[in-house]
Amino acid sequence: MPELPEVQTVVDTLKPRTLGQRIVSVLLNRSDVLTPHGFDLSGHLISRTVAAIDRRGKRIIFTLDNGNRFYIHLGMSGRLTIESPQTDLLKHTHLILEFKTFQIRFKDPRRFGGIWWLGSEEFADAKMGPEPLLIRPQQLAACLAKTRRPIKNALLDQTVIAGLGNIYVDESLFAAGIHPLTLANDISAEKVAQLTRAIKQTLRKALRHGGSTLRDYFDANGDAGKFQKLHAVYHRTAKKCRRCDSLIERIVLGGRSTHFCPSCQPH
DNA sequence: GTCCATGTTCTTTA
DNA sequence: CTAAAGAACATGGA
Repeated sequence: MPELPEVQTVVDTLKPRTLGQRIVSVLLNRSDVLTPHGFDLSGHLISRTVAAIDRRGKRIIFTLDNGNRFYIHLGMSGRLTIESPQTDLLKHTHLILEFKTFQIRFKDPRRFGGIWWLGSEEFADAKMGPEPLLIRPQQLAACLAKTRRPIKNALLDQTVIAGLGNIYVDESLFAAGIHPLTLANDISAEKVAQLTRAIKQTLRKALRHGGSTLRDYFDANGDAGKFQKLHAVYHRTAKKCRRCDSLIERIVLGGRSTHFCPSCQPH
């Protein structure tokens, strides 16, 4: 759901309103969405200004003027929006960051997302794979050579590459002409290079269209993405392939629905 | 009422 | 021991 293009779009739409602004008050409606549990979040946020907002994988990292950091993960159904203080509070609004003239609200019905306080320590991303938009083909090849899982499962693993989810793995594999069941360590160097290009092209195109809105995703201004209209395979089961006349197929891999064109992505 | 959607973590299996 | 597969989580919509 929110994957790299959606998370980046949220960051891009948050920044113009938020950077340099001072946090006036903090309301945490559910303490269990915060890690570490029981941490005095408002005590550390009030009167601080937001110095930077960045993305790493699917995480939205806030840096304060004193160097402290925290990040928000949108999980499956999380939304971060800029709201007027007068706007009615929606159900499942877990956190409100109040600024002088507006609020940032974090709403997440399914609560797979949350807020993680990092403090001043070096960002703990040791377990995260490289950024898809920066990854080099040899880097991806080295990682894939070490695992015998189907490529679909490997690309969903955030320690292999950080930021892809179910939509963009399916779309990238289609763009690269690779069947999702292909074993990761069976893919030639040439094909991995093609896959690297396909991932970058797919993500950049999705970014240009503000990400994909299936149901829950909206950017910080409340606007939906448009890339779902251009999906080649995701959620297009039994529809005609856009490149040939075959019908898109759906299988389940790693407990996730997986869509592909049997002709364009031969096994 | 049942089933399905999915990102991540935890548990079980091989 | 490690790698991989599977279950669990939570809620709303079909």
